[in-house]
Amino acid sequence: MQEIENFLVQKEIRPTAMRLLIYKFMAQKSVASSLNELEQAFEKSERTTLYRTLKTFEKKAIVHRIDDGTGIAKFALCEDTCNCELGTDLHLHFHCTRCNETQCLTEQKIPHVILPKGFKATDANLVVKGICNKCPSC
Amino acid sequence: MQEIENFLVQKEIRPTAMRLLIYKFMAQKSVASSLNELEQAFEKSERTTLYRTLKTFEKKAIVHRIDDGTGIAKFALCEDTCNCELGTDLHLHFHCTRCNETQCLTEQKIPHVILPKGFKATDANLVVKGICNKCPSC
DNA sequence: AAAGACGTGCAACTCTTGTGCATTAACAGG
DNA sequence: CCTGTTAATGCACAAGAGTTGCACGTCTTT
Repeated sequence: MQEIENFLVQKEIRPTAMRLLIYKFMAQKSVASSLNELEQAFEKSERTTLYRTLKTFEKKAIVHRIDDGTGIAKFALCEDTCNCELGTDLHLHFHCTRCNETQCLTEQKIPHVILPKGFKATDANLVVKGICNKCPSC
Repeated sequence: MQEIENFLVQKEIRPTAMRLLIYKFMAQKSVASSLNELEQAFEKSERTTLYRTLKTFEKKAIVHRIDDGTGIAKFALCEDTCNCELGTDLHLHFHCTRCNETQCLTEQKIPHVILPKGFKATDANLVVKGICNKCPSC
């Protein structure tokens, strides 16, 4: 917990109780969290607080927003060295259609695609859907 | 117009006036359309009708829904031979952050990615963001 | 301790998407 | 051409996620 506090301070984020708890919660999960999940996990807190906390985390680049195609935004912690840059940091996201969880596959970077003349890429998002390694695929 | 009617009938879709117009409208556009755009283009018609028409088209596999990360669903006509299958039909979508248009790059198929053991892919979505060929990139 | 900046909780609102139901239009059979 | 069945349309309404304004509380700085 002390570590998290130090980390937040280092990132210029005030280490309030809520923020510590939210960060800890996300760090312990291996899959991305939606606003709704956090709301359930912290029933005593307000949706708005969670919402703004995530926004702050996102701005300070310690979490990234994931659009997995479900229409519900998910959030996951960034890796230490992440700058969310195309070609280096941007990894693919896997959405399991069985357990409905979304996770980062940080090892799998988004492959380089050759765009037609005149197109210039600055960002990319690759979501693969299917069955994850925790769900029986039979 | 007669061609469109034949096409719809062949796909088991009743060729009502609205459907013909909507199909024609989408065929003339090179970029994907949102529900909102269609609403503006057909002010005399109802949102619900457009919504349900798109849903019908989607079910009959003559349009596909595009999630470009803006949170607003876009729709574009499928190619004749399209089955929306991974590895053959699924192409990438390009979202221009300048003109805010989304288009299909049907030539650019989604590259094959090697997933970790235990993962099984059935679908994928790749959205590249940047500046399109119609916007000045300077 | 006071002042200012920042975080939190509450309420209300927007925008997109979706549903129920009555009405209207399209198609098939006589 | 008329009629009955089926499907499409129009209207009202609702659900859900995301967002903002405002008041209040807490923390930091001096």
